[in-house]
Amino acid sequence: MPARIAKPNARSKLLDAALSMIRAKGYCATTVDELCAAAGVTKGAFFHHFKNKDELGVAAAEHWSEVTGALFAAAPYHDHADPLDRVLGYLAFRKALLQGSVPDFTCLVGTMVQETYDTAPAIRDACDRSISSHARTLEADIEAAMRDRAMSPDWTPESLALHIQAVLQGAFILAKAKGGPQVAADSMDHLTRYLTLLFRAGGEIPNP
Amino acid sequence: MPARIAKPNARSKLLDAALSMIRAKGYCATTVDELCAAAGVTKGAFFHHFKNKDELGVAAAEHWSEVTGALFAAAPYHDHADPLDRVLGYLAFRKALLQGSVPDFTCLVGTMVQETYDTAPAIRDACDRSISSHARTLEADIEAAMRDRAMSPDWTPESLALHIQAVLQGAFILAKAKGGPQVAADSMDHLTRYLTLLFRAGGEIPNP
DNA sequence: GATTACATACCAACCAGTCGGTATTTTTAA
DNA sequence: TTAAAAATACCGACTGGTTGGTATGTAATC
Repeated sequence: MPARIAKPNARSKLLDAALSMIRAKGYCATTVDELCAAAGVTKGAFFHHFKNKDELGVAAAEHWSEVTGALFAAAPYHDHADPLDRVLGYLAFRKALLQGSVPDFTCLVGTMVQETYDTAPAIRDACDRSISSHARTLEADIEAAMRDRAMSPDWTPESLALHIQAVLQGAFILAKAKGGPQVAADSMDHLTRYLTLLFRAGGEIPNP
Repeated sequence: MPARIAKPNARSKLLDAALSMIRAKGYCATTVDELCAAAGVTKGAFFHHFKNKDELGVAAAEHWSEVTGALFAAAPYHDHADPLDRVLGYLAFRKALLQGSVPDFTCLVGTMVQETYDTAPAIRDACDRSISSHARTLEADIEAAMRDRAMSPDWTPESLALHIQAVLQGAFILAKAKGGPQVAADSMDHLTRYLTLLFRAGGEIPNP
């Protein structure tokens, strides 16, 4: 008998449906009825598991953190010996994820926070936690890469990790505007070039 | 008698109200009734000027292009002699615009395209036109800066101009998540650093 | 036997959009 | 020059469908 097949109850079916539906249509345009229909559950089940729609939004952001957290934790870029290669590998991995249609590769919390930061503080906070904790997974490698090169710049590992997230989020917006991933891939290439130049410049010791 | 005082009719009052309300609450959460109340006009006036809500969304994106287009056209960064200084001046200008509360400095079309790219193609196209035409205003200076340094890189002026927009849009998302402009300013600093490194590296001729 | 997990029917508020009507401006024409 | 005519700009009550949310009931599980 398999250890645990994660019986799909109404709650997890709703959360999974929320991830794709909110990414496609946005949080506000996602109605409870439609979400229940997509998840194959009834409205009664929805309001049994979530006090209201906003609580689903918070839970969706947390679910997103878990799903993507597992994805990135298992990704191969962690295997590089050089910490800078791990950061660049992270970006290559993100670029490789640009597959399928636009809602398939864009970010739930980046989409949600735009709509909710002024109207639903609880959702905004959940989105912030998701983005910030993901950015934090890069900080150790950035710091190690700085230490290797004895850099003492006027920016912090945290600010660079957040900048990387900003570029990714912005790349998704452009991809939505243009209807395809190409512009996002190009932007990620520019970001990779920045990191390469930045750490090359910082580590460069002038040869007399 | 003054030449023209631009009598505020219902249409322009609605468009002005739309710019701030949609930036604060998003497109979907902005109701026609609320918008009319904020603009001080009636619902009849709304549907006299706009066939439906989506048509207002398109008109709002175009209005945004006009307002911001005039702002950037009149900005002082165009006065620099060096084209790279003009691009860096543009970024400094964008950073200086990070004043007031978050909805005051974020971008209407970046917000709208997230919600509408799948549900309202007409609005999505209008947002794309707004972003792309704004990016295009940077291309000539980028190209001139490349020419000055005899660069022949594997990226185009268009891709760099779009990357700049991506960083700005992403910076706004992070500002919304964190509730303030600091993280956006930091990201713009990283972008400025990228441009500096990029054009320094490209123009560098090794001294033997 | 009691708490959890769902299902069904229902509701009040709200939503985009309509419609008949009035005020104002512009066009036409005597 | 001006008055009639026509078009535009705006008003506000109304509507029908939708929305988030509730009340009540039942089946499964601990």
